[in-house]
Amino acid sequence: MRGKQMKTPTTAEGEPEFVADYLRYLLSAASDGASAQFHAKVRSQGLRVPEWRVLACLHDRDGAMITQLARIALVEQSRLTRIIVQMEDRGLLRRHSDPDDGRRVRVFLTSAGRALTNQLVPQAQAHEQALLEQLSQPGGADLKPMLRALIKALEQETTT
Amino acid sequence: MRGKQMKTPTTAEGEPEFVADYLRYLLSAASDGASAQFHAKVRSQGLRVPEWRVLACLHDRDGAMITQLARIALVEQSRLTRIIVQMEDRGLLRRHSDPDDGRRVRVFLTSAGRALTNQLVPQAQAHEQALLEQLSQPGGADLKPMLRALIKALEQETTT
DNA sequence: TGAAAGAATATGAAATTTCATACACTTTAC
DNA sequence: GTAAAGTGTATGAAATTTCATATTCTTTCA
Repeated sequence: MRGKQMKTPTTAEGEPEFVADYLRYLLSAASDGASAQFHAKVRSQGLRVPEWRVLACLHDRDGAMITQLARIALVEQSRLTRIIVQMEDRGLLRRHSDPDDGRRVRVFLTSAGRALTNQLVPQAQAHEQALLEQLSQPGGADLKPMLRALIKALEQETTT
Repeated sequence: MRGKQMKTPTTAEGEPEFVADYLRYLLSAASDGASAQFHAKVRSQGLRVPEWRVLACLHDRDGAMITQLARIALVEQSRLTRIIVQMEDRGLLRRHSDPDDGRRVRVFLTSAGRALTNQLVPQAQAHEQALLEQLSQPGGADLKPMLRALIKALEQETTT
């Protein structure tokens, strides 16, 4: 009963450790860790993280409405509204109310916004590439499909 | 040249979509999605998310110092200090300065705090179990090892 | 048609977060 | 032993975020 025993580390009180192997912790830690470097680069270009996310969303869907952007960028709506206003003031994007539905506000990149976006997206892709290469050792190639599966399962759960 | 073509969806302008398959986006979305339900439960018990994280960390390491807690709970130090003060005011934990090193502040659960923690941790574990079962279909069993590998790679990168 | 219900966005006010830096204690290196 | 450098925590002040709700349109449906 004295050999190496690397299973289920325990706390000082002898209870099993919880956090270190908890799925949500792993997800948060991986997400934060994977973002740290790139987010630093984003900030160094004068953007906050949610602003970068908005640009990335608009890269894919210029003219998206506030609510869509909030959902995709994982930002609460009223917060996003204020972020969008700030970005409009800085000349990165413009708001137009949707001619077909006056409640909706559609957001479009300006040319300055598009220029910045076109500069950042390739940086993001390069960074992603670097991350993926670090993961290529084990079965890291499956990480993305697995995350997609989790996200999908969670979406359906909500709907169901 | 007309068949189904599900590869690389493109934006209205014909550029390839970026966000939907971007690793950091998948990580954030998975993390947020996986947390939504449980975080609602946490809030319904009168705690904010970082407060729950602190309790979970203390479950594993009662007496941890502020800096350790900040790192594990993924919260910035000055913010955590204020959160800890609030939790102390609510009687969930106590601060004691470390007798061996007067700079350090060690944080301990009170019995009330421990009671709440002992109530939440099993809920978290049950929730995790439910998540993992949803994932058991594909190779979901590998998700956690893969995240651990990513986190480890990122930590070493910083050190190197 | 027109009232009620529903959606999308905006906003006030309180609370929290951030950033830089102060403060207190410890370690290092002369 | 002591000045300098380093660590760990706290805090002021500005900025941001949150929460509830107002506002403005649109859809439903009696």
